Parts: sequence; structure tokens; C-alpha cells
Amino acid sequence: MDASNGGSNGGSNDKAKKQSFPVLLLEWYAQGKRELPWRKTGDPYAIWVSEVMLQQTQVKTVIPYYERFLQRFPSVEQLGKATLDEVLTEWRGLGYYSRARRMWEGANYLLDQRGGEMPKDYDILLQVPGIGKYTAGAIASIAFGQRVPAVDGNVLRVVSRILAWSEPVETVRSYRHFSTHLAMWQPALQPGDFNQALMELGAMVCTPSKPMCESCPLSQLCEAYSQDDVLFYPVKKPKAKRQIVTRLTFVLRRGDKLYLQKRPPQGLLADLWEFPGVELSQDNLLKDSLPKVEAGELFNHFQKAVSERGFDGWVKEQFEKSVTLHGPVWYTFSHRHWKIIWVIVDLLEPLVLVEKLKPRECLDQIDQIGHIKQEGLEKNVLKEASEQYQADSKAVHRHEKHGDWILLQDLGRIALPVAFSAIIEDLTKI
DNA sequence: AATGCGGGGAA
DNA sequence: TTCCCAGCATT
Repeated sequence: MDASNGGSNGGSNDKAKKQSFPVLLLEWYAQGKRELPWRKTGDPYAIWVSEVMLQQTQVKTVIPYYERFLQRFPSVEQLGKATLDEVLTEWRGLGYYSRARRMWEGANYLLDQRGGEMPKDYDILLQVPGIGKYTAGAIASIAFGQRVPAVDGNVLRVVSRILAWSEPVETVRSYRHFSTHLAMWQPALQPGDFNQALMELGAMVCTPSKPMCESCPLSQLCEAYSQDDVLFYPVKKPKAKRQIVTRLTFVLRRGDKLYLQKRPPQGLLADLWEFPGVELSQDNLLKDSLPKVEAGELFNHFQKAVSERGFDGWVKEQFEKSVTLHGPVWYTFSHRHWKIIWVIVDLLEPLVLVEKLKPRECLDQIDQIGHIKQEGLEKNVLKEASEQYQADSKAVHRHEKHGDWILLQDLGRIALPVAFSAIIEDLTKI
């Protein structure tokens, strides 16, 4: 680091900063802060909700979710007693769904271990699922007036500029360096306001691009500003490139219902609903778009998806030789690109019988519909059909925990990630 | 220390 | 396109 602080303004040495930094910052905050929903409350639970939602997410996006969520789950108890599915549905579209799951786990942790009370100490807050250093600091300082830091992306940017810190900000070393300075600057009187003011400054003035240094209350203390090099900071480590994954998606349709299933409890979009599908790391078979794929690798995937779920024999004949491919549409996550293509598979109504009826009845029904001719119905045929029913039935049973038939217009009531919006959009047009 | 985990807005 | 945003948990 530099030792001189530039010398152009003698007031910027550490001691002077300690004196003037919090005063200047808090004066600015007092007159310029935004009226945000979570700034009207002292309820630690509500502040918890806001802090979790605000992780990696902008204020404007969060506001409507925050209002709805608190209305639906007004307290730790209400949140903990809800099902995970209900919580995820409320979270739908907000992203980073593990936040919702952990907050739900956290609520249950508090109910089980701590009488449903929000802890007020930083160290205890850290024990709660989903609460890390930042959130613990934010809750402890904002809701309980404790003098602890809350270092988020905004704070990293602001402080890295004030100190003209030329190392990557993500390191432990940088975190310690910033914490030391913040501990020095943070006043005992309004520690929560100090933290919020720092973040507010980062959001409104000390922005990533086009920072408004002319109207910044701290510009006279800012080392980067005095060096006229504000945009150089914060220094960040390069990020990994996103991989492209092709996702072949199966829209299984039965009348006006669609087959949706639960995703596994870990990994991407955990516990959310989805159309069945497979990921292809490489897709030789698809140029960039378009229909009518003949029997081949793609078709095999499609066949497998149908039979895995016990839907063999219920597929309309038109799909037995070729399928129409829809898409692609692109969807981008933080760490991967999905190239989504999909096929729409219509299943015959008799499937209902496989699920609901006994083999004998099933066959009767099938017979009536005319798929098995009366004269050909000999004993071995009956046996074969019965076995097929058993197999299908097992497969259906295996999947019914994870899958469900849902009306198109009811998709809004389940936690279906935004990634599938384009498919829904397409289905409503057809 | 690196990686996985969403989604929307802005440049 | 890329980057950014009131991060956390796992490895």
C-alpha cells in the first residue's frame, strides 16, 4: 500500500478519517436515504427476510417479494410451520432458491432450538442456517444495534476505493484489511445506520460505473478519488467461463394437463418443479434449430423418458417414427448456459386407467376403446397385458411422488423456475 | 481458495 | 455480451 496518502490533503490520514468518516457518512444518509419497506420496521424477522432476499439481488426486484412474503409468512413460526413447497412457491422467480430453503430451515432451527426467538448476537446468528457473516452482521447491527460490520458487495466497492486497495477484494486478506478499518470507523451510537449508509452510498453514489464522486460525502477522504482512478477499483479476480449445456425437455401432455416433476433436493434449482428432461453435454444432432428429427439418439432419449414413467404404449402413433423439435431458447444461470430444446408428447387418455383401475377393469376399458380386439383377447394376451399393467403401475408409482399432472393455467401455483417460461409461452400459443 | 447456485437490469 | 447486485455452504 501507499504510505503517504498522496499528501495532497493532509486531512486524509487515518486518524482524521476516523473522526470525520462516520459523521460525514451519517449526515449524508440521514438526509438522502431511500424509504424502503424494511427501513420502516424494527422486527428482526422482517429484517432477516429482507437481508436474505437482498443477497445478490437488487432492491427494486426485492420489494414486491418482500411485501408478499411477509404477508404470507408474518413470523418465524408461520414460516417454519409452512411446507418447503409453499415457501419455494412464494420465492418463485427470485432466484438462488437455496436461500429460501435455508431460511425455512433456519426458522425451524429457531423454533426447535431457541423458542422461535431471533438471536441478537452476531455469533449466535451465525449458527442459523442461511445466515453468514454478512447477514449476521446486518441483523445484529440493524435490528439490535450491535457494533459489528456488514460487508457486502457495496461495502467492498466503497472501501476499496476509499483506501485505493489494489488487491482482489475477495481474499481473506482483503476482508481482514477492510474489517480493521470499518471497526475503526463504525460509531458505537448508530452502528446499524453506519452499515446501511455505507451500502446505500455504494448503491446510489459509489456505483460500479459512473460513480457520482462530485456529490459524494466522502470524496475528500477517498484515496481513489484523489488519484483520479476511481473506476480502477474494486479489483476482482477473473471469473470462470460459463459452460453451455443442451437440455432436451419433454413436455408430456395428457388432454389439457402437463406432467411436471420435482427436481432433486440438491444442486441446480433444487426442490423446484420442472418438465422432465436430460442434459446433453454435446449435441451433435442439432444444428441450431428446427423440426422433424428422425429416429436417432434424440428419439431414444424421448422413448426412455416415456417408458421410465410407465407411459409405454400410450404414445400416439405419430411419435413412433419422428418427433417435432421446438426451440432452442437460451437460458443463462450464473455459472452455465442452458440451450433448451423440447418435444411435445401427447399421451392417450387410457393412461388414466393404468393409474386408477385394476387390471381386469383396465382391460375392459381398453377393449371398449378398441385398442385390443375382442377376438384376439386370449389368455396369454390377458396375462401379458396384466404384466404390462403391473410394470407400468410400478413405474407410475415410483414417479408419482415426484411427478404430477397439472393444468397449464395452474402452473402459476407451483414453484416452477423462470427457465421454463419460454416453453410455457410457446404452449399457450399452440 | 474455488465452486455451485438465479434472475434481472444496465452498459 | 458481460458485468453487477445488501452472499452462503460445500469442497
